[in-house]
Amino acid sequence: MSKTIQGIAEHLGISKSTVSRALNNHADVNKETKERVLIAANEMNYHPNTIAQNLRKQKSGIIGVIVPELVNQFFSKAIKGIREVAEREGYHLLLSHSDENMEREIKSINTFEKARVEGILVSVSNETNNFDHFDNIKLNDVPVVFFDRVCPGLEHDIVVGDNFDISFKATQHMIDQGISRILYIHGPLKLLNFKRRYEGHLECIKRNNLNFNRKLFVEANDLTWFDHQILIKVLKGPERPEGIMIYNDYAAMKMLSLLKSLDIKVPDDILLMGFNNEPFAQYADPPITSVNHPSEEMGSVAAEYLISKIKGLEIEDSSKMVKSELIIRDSTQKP
Amino acid sequence: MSKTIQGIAEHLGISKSTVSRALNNHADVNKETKERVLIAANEMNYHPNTIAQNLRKQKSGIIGVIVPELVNQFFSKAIKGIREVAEREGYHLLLSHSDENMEREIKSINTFEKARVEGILVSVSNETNNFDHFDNIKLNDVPVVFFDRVCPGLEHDIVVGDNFDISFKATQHMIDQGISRILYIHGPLKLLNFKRRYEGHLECIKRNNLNFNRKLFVEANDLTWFDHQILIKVLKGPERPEGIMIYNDYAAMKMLSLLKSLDIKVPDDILLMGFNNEPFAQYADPPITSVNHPSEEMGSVAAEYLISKIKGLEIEDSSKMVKSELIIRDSTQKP
DNA sequence: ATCGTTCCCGGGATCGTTCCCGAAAACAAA
DNA sequence: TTTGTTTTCGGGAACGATCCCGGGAACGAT
Repeated sequence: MSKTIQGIAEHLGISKSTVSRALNNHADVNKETKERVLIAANEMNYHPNTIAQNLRKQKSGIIGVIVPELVNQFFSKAIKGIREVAEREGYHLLLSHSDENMEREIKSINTFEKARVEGILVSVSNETNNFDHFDNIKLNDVPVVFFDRVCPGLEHDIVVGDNFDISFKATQHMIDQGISRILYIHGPLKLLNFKRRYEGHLECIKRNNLNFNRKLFVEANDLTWFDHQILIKVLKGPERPEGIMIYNDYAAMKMLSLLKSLDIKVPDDILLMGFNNEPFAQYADPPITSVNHPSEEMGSVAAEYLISKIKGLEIEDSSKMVKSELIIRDSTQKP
Repeated sequence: MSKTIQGIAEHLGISKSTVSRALNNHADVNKETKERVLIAANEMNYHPNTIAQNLRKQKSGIIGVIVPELVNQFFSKAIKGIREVAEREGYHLLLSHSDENMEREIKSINTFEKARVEGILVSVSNETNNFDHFDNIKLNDVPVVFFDRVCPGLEHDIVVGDNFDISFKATQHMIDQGISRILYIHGPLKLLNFKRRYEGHLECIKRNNLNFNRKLFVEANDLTWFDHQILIKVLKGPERPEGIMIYNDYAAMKMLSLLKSLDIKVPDDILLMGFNNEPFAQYADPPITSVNHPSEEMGSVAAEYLISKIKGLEIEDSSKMVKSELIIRDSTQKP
């Protein structure tokens, strides 16, 4: 006895059309027969064949997701958020990681085309400088929603963090501790997120009528680390900073070691804050103030956005924002 | 012009059967017509409809994956490894996380059934005490491969780390530094991995003819932290340990803070090693010796294993082992 | 001329659904 | 009784691919 609507139909001596209608809660079916069908389906442990349904309905029920890196708190949390929404809405995920490589990104898009995904969620690679592969025309109208890492230009649907605002807020927190010279070590400004944070920082400096000092700005081109010599010069120099804001918590950890080796105490001699609120930040000595991103929320918001686009709903605003949170710990509080 | 084999067939004035044969590199087709078909397919940017293929071939091309937690270095790396193998072999992934919850695990298995996955990879939740839902009979012969977190009992196909060996090795490394009293803080022994490590440690102690001291073993029931008072008593007591092995790097970080507050210096006064080689371990002060697990390899090995089972290949051994690596840093080296 | 082979190809069934269309039955209205 | 309306159902055509089966053409052998 095959577990198909045909099987149920033969078992009950009715036609597969009727079974289908009963199962899909269609109007044109007697209440009594519907009952019989549902009971039989349950008894036979029937599961509709999704593949056949999809073929008939001309849809795949699959959402493609591209992230730059799977092994990353931020993105794995985002995926978690995406997954939960997708599951609830009956979609499956096709997961891909670009490894910050544009070629792989293009390859993933090709895979998505073949798999006939109904929509695409993407956080673009840092190395991507050409965005043709996200072109809707090429993708024959498969909707695309970008999250966190978005394309420059505003013609897309995006979900982003409030980089400007949170950076402003974080800077204000530092200033509120009674300091005015903040060393700001930032990531590459060609990346939108770093740029927005930079702008938020500058704006806060300006609003507080602090004077802009070029020497207090360092770009860490190499995301793993930066030039010690320059740093030591600044940290030991005449205009010694009273606080440091640094682009992520790993860098903050290293900075902590460096400061210790220079016998500069945190927070007594200098304040320090990181970014991204990595789990170990609270275990550092002293615990490091950081910024927590609602990455899971970002994922779920992006997924909901995409699904409503798939369903063809009209969306008022093509750009959504989620709010980050400042996590204040000992490293930015004077004893 | 629809992009189907029928479309190509009409375009070339031949039958869809011939097109299908040409595309699938079948024997019964004229070399010349095959050429024409391939060119036409290319020109029309034809992609075979996977859904239709799957319906006809009665397979889904999907592998189900359950991990306890997505937001976790170990598992996200494993997923990366799985993904790469799966992609190469033409399978898609259906990802699920149990949140260490058996109910969710069962739910995921149900989802997998509906989606008609061809195989399942799973790292079981710590809370799972009943394994019926992984029963092959229920799953009508969908192969299952367990990795890292396996079911107790040996009747399954598993891929695991060399917990016993690496723990032995790590302990030997500590002893080689000239110490004999090692405080061993372990995770719950009802979990197989922790148990194996514990056994490896004990074996090494024994082989080195060191006497077993019950006071040097502490179980951290609460995985986030453990009882400070007991620890301080041990650390300051008469039989003060010369080294500490602790179940993961987060705990090691916290231990580091505790030691500092007690004015015990690492590695001068005491050696310290963690586990799992979290990225921040190298940035700690001092950098912490740890154990690196080849999680990505574990994922790819498990995926390859599963796929060969799906293909019905005979496998000599139902249990595979991948090797971890001891990463020696300053925290276990006397100056 | 007949037969057997080999090489290519088309027809049509099939996978498990959905859904349109028409039709039988039941019932109400004339 | 006849006609119209509603309710309920079955037949069969899709969806896009694979694959079995049978058959025509070409060719050499008899």
